[in-house]
Amino acid sequence: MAKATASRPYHHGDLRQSLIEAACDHLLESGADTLSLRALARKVGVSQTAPYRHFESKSALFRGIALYGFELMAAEMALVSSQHEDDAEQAFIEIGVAYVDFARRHPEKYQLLFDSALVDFHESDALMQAGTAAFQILLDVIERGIDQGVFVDKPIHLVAGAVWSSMHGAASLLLAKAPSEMHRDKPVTIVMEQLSADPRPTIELFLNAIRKPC
Amino acid sequence: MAKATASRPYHHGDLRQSLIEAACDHLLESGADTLSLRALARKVGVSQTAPYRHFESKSALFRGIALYGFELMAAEMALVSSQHEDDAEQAFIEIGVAYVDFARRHPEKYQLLFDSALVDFHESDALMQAGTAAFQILLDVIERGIDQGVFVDKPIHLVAGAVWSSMHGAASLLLAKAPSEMHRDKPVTIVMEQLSADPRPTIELFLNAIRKPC
DNA sequence: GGGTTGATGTTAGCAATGTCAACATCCGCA
DNA sequence: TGCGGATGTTGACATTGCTAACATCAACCC
Repeated sequence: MAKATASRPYHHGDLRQSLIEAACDHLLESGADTLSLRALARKVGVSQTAPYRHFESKSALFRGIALYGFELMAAEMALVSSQHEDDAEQAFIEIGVAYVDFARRHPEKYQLLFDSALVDFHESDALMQAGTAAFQILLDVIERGIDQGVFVDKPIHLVAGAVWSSMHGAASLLLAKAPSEMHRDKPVTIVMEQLSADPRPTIELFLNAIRKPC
Repeated sequence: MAKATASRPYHHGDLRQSLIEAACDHLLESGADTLSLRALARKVGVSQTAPYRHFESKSALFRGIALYGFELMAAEMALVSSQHEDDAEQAFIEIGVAYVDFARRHPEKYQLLFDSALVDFHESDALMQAGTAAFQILLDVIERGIDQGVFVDKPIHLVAGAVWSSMHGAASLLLAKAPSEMHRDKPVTIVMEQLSADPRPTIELFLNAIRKPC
């Protein structure tokens, strides 16, 4: 009584990545609270406990997705940063746009990155390192701007913290689901829609915060 | 075979609020993923299904806590706002401090407020309204500042969105658990510690973003 | 080749959970 | 007094996370 179907081989071949992708699909469509390892396994076509060969627990799967997400995001940020090496202000704006854009294109991954209810960073050094690497890109741009004399001359960690806060806040606001008809003209809705339609003006305001006073 | 102990009455008397408080305790100590209605019921001393007389589901309990949190937060913001009616800049800073402070003193509630994985706003109009009310306090201060000529003369929703983003980002950064020893001198850690030690400089930077240029 | 070993996958099963249905108790009000 | 609705209880079911024991397969050594 070996294989259920003659076609499916005993080994899946790429279970780990398949699980990550199936999980992302589910997060996108239904949310984290309804995600179950067993259902994932069924969808991918393996037994209920096969996932445990790749993720020691459900939260380990979440950490795996978060790590994947961080790598994607850092790569995109690094790319745009390198395209504006000589202009810190422009680099700042483009990184902001890339950041917010990543959140919009991969909401389920972004959410995992900063939703401490789902992922505990400090349980995975790899995750912590990936996060640090992404943050470093922002730090570098700010340092460049201070060196070039276009950003305020305050402690870099203070400036970077404020900037990071702002961008994270913008991205996370953006991810709040679209309000219902009932709230179409409420301020919250308007703010979110403006941000969603074009994040640039908002990011330019952030830039104001750190621009050297005239 | 009625009561388990002679002392405990059949009716609890204040189950709803007790559940909310027990849930907050648990969230604070252990996190959302390990919270179970049954365990909560045990801790409070009622049967496993008694909570369903007050919350139709687990997520309804989360929404209940979020609502409670919003009301607390809005009250605190409104208080400090009213204490600086004639000085929009100062009011802005104090609201920011109050906001971040609330997040620090009630991390488990704050997390629920903005963690869309746990709470879906649009399932509860009361929740949506409470959120709108809190946001309105911020809007009012910004409007006051624009009227007084101390804030940039840009669309209020743009400014408010940027400000809200920033504060939310700062608060949510603050809530990330303290990094382990291993990362003590990493930039992420430094930023978080500065923010935690004194959020004022960061909030003043946010103020820069919206202050009318000289 | 034949055999061993480790990675991967499977089946069986346990304790715990969310939630429903049916029943019990009690408070307030007609 | 008695009755209805609010609150609490017991019992049950399907589902879940996870463990233990076992099966399959690929890669490597002799």
